[in-house]
Amino acid sequence: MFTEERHQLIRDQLGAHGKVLAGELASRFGVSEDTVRRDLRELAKAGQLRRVYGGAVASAPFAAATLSQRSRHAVEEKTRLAKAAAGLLVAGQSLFIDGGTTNEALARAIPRDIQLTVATNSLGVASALTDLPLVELIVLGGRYVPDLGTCVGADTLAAVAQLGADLFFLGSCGLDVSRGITAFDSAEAEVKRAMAKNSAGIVIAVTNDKLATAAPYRVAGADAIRHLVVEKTAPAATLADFQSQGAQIHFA
Amino acid sequence: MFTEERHQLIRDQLGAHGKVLAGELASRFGVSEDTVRRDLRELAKAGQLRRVYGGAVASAPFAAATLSQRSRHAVEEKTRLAKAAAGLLVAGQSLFIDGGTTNEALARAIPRDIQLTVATNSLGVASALTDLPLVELIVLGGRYVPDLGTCVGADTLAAVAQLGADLFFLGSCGLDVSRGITAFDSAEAEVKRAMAKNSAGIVIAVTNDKLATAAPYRVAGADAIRHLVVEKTAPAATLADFQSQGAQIHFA
DNA sequence: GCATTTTTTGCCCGTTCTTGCAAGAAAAGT
DNA sequence: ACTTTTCTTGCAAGAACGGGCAAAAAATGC
Repeated sequence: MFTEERHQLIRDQLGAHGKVLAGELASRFGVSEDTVRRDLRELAKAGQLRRVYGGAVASAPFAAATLSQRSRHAVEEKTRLAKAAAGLLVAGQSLFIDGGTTNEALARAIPRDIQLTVATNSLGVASALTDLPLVELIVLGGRYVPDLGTCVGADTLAAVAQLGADLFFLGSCGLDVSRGITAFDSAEAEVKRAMAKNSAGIVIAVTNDKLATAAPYRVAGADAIRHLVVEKTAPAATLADFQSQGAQIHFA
Repeated sequence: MFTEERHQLIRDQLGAHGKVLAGELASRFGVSEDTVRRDLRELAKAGQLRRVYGGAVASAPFAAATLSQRSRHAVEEKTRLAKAAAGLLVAGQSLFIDGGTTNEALARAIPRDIQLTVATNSLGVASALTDLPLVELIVLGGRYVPDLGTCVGADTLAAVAQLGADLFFLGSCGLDVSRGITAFDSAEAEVKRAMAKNSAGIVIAVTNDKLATAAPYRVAGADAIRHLVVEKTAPAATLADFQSQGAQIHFA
């Protein structure tokens, strides 16, 4: 393989994914990481990418188009929450992950070197997971709801029913001690209920604005929450309530 | 063998593959590598190629077309194919769309103002379709295969079995008049067969390099093809063969 | 037909390019 | 403060390159 070929392939991936990992490129091209780093150095010198620790990202003008999946609202918070939530993962586990921007952040926060089996009905989560080489991904199909970014319906329920998971990362919901976990859509709530039923523990990561709010459709009681990941600024009284229901509190 | 003959063969391969290796050309032509290098030097001087260490690649204006088989030439050509294929759509139809870069291009080429119901097992196609407000999207879940970008397996087959479609846009396949439609993966072939069975007509859009090539796994006979969308430069003889099997030919 | 010239080709050799390895520096994580 | 990972630098082996040279082949002139 020509040096030039590698350069072209690196440019291609940069255009498609916005980032490249040195180690991954090395194994893909069948060369040493040193060679890849040399490639990256040259391309960086030519201004075609920007080097970062561990690889490279698309350079500024190009980056905006590819890397910006910014859900504009509380990006940093959700990334922090996502990293904390990812800390709960153990290699070899199987997971359900449903929709919501926090869960998409979680999918992006999963380290590349952890082996997992993940079933999700969220297209955003699924897309993010396609970058992870060690994750076995199961897509839960069904009728796609644009507003939710997830699949729901009978097909989805049937697919969930065939699976089990160690943890269920439940997203985009309201949380209230008395009303428990609530969803904004009836069909979505059904899917969440099915996932909750077939998983050993529920993990919820929420920003403060979701705490102590209730949505129309009930998913499960507050006592179903195994792990609750919250911001450091979350109101202590509310957390104490959830804790008394059996939830472990984790601060991001 | 004349010098000019070699030059032409080099140009040919450059057009087809985007690159040539000095050593390989030497053994193919039965001459020394020095002679090949001289050839390459001359062609480079004439601007017909760009020399690289170990051989040569197509020169800049042409290179975009060939070197990165997937990306650029692919994009332009496949976009043309996709637009032509999208011309076959009628409002209100229901479709199966499976994987492949051409089908992803198709998904992006679907006009925003046409109402459709689309079922796909390709995450790329699904993502592209989420932008279209009038498309009802059904995601066909299952085990995700990174190399294919699609979901396959029993779950996928079960989901397909419940649906029917007017047209099936079948992608990433080999096409050969005698061997018919062939796929590169066993599980993928199964899904394609199921989709073919449950749809009224098959549409295939292919670049020239897919024509007259066969992959290991057979999907269906050539007579199953209703519409065949090809480049203007596709070999007429091959097209005539498919036409005699009942396929309508459309030029992109 | 024969000699001469021109072109092409293969070989040799010093030079350049690429690559992987090793060792030390720098950065990130704990 | 420590460990781990990644990065840079220098170096050496191997591959590829260009120029020079001579033999072979083809074209040309006589």
